[in-house]
Amino acid sequence: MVHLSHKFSTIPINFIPKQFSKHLPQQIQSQPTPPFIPFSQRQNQRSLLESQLISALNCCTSLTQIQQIHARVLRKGFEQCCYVLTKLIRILTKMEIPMDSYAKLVFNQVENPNPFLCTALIRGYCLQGLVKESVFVYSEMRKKSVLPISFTFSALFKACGVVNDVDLGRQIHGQTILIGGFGFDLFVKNSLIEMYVKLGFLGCGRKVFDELPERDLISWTELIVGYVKAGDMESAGELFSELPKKDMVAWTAMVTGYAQNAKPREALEFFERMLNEGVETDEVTLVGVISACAQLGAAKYANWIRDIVENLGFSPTRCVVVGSALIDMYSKCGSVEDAYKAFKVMEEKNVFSYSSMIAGFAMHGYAYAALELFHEMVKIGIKPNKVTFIGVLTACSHSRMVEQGRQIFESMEEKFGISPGVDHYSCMVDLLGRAGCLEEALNLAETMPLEPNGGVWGALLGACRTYSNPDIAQIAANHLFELEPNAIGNYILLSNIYASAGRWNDVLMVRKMMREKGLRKNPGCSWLETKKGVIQEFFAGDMSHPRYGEMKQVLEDLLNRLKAIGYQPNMNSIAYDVSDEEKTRILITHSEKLALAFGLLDINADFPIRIMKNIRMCEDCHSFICGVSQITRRVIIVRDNLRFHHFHDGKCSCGNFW
DNA sequence: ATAGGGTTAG
Repeated sequence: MVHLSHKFSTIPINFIPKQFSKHLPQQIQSQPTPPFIPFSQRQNQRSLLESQLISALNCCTSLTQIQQIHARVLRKGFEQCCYVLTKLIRILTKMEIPMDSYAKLVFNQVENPNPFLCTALIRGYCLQGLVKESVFVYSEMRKKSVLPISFTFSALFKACGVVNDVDLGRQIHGQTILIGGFGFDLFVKNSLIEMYVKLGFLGCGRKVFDELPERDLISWTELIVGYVKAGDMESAGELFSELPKKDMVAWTAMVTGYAQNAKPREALEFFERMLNEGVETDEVTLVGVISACAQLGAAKYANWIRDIVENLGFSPTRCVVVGSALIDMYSKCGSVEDAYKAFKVMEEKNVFSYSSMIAGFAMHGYAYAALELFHEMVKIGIKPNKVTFIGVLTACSHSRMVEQGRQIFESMEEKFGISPGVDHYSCMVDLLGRAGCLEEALNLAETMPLEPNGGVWGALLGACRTYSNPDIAQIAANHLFELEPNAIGNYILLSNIYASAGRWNDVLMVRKMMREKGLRKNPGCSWLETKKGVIQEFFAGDMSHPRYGEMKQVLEDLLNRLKAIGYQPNMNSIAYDVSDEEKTRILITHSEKLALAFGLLDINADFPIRIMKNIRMCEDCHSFICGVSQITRRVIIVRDNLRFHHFHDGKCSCGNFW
């Protein structure tokens, strides 16, 4: 083995491969290698040292180590060596060590910086949000006549994207045209498109794209994503279909795009097309698909994606993003147990995983679990963000935990340095309102330091419905009619509040407002998945279902049995001034009751009946289903527009508070 | 070297 290393060391340094030797001047070729060349030996030593320094830098894990090596760099006379210095900057960048002054120091010592060193600095500063420094380096570089490379511009455009400075971007864009050769550099152009798209100047991005003599997949994908982010899926789809050769990233951009733009069915459709065309998928694709399934909220899709994840051999425990997406999906598909299982097995958990899980618990009414998890994440050092607090506060709000909620709200700024946003205030108004402190909730809405939005007044209006307070409702509704004049739900809520207070004239007035605006009531709709796996829809008051006769029989039967144990239809849930008899008839054809009847007929007794609903459940349906879960001993899970109700044994997981 | 990813209130 010693022999082998000996063999390597005898390869002459000045060895010139044969195919190149003919290009060399004759003299050099014919000159015999002198037995000793002090200079080249020194060179040799120097390059040895250089590579030692480089590999030492590669092994660095802390700033101290880097500083030690830097000292060595200076000691050995490498303070002008761009190669080593570039490496140093890149390591600092990679390790996210703030280089506000450190890198500048390095830069100032170098007399003849090369483009790579300058570019590494620009990029490093940019990634640390020090865009001014990036631009400074660029101007220094122009002053010293260092010619930029493509990557210089790319880094600069990225920097402009970071600080939202389109003017600067435009300026530099101009320079790419002036400074030789970059006007047509595809890499530079792609970075430019990315910048414009990121800053919302989609038209400029498009112009750059259209003027390109040739484009690559990356230019196309960037623009597609631009349209996706702008919510224009039609243009995105058009571009995508024109794309001559599509790869996984482009496909994924479309799948994710549909998911992000609330078109989950299209997302799944694209995903299936993608599979059919034999395009590879990876975890990024899956995240988009999982998110689409979450939006559909059907257990069927949760199971479907579970199989896909398993068949593709992805381990959701490994990838924190996939795991977090799964937590959200399982929660939204009604199985907080599965969500927690997914959470439990994740190897790495971050603020997303915790926030999703907390929101999942909150959604299902497990406030204590949500709070416990919150404290756990704080304890193990994961810093909550503003989304986390939304979850925690909703959890408190849905469980009447006013004091805990208040404390957490106050701790946001004090302990975690997150100043509450409008949405947090709306959680607080909700928390107070649900607990019946309407005056205090109103006061908070009126005195909060931020401009209250629809969420704030909407929460208050909702609380007024729960506690039948038409006066405060009127205040909240007036704000809402201004902020969201076309949101039908607000008019309906207000009219219901007036109705339950018997203020029928006011009801008529609200109706008139709705008519004048041309707003029509959103019909109540529920759906469930049948035994055969078909989604069946039920509309309130709809008697045209083929099995309506049987369903009606079931409901009447249930009604009688429930009345026998003390249930009374809740007439307050009907906002029409009609006879009690008529109210009872309307109540019994609410869509969730129809779905429930169908579910009892169709679904085997061992399985829960899962119903989804487009609007909030009324009081009457809630107590009716509570009763049904008791007398039939069935588990019934209803998802309304914002949360889940698990009915079991006469009780609901929301504790009659939602 | 450049393109695609998860959590949010009434």
